[in-house]
Amino acid sequence: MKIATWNVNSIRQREAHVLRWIGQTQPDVLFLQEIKCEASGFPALGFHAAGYKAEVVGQKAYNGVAVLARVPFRVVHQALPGLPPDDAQARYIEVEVNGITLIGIYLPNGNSRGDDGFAYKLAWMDHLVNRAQALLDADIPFVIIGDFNVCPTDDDFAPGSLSPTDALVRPETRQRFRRLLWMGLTDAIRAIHPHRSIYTFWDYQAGAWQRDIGLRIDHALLSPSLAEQLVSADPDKDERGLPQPSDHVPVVIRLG
DNA sequence: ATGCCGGGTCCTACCCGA
Repeated sequence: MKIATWNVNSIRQREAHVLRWIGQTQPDVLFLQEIKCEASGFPALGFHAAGYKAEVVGQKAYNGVAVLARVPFRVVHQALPGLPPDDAQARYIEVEVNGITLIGIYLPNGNSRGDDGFAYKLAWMDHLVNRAQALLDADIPFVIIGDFNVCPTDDDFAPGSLSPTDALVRPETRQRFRRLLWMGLTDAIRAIHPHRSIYTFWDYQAGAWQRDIGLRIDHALLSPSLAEQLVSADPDKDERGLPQPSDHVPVVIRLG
């Protein structure tokens, strides 16, 4: 099974990119983040013609996640369990495929709106930890994949490109990411590439792509039994060099 | 130089991203 994630920074701007990419990469399941539209604005017809069924958790202008799949799936959750019911941010989709739970996330950045914004990020991560623990307790194999907005270690961003107070690297953020690892989840990219510097995002500004000033913030975490089946995990770096790219590239994992 | 580009929207000045 081939599972992918891609923060597309507006699906309406990136529809042709995604169509071409799924044609050449043939993922079984692709999670999208920052689609920046409501479900009614999502270009589902084109993806359907390409053999993919879509499920959309949309929001006007900001956030928004979706899943495209060419294998049958069942939608389990359209919001992160534990968040208040009036939370309007579209950042979570959970589906089940063949007894495996697949969770696509767009984790809050945490740099906006001061202390409140950072507290929201940490609370979101706490609920994600709780969801992972519940699935472990139920012995359900699962993948959490998407834009985590976390650089887990100092190897995961270009030297000097982030201040130590940035919400992507702050100790409280990394502590919660480590909690996911310590409960037994495997960081798929790092399991395959333990030492290389690997990025999944390059800012549009200041020639970040040309100077290779990037971040590794898009991740796939695997529960123990799925980690044993991990074959490959790679960002598709070439996408960043194409015309009108997203600032993130796709990440693809293969389970044997 | 935390807003240099590139999305979005109460349509064009301003909010947001990492």
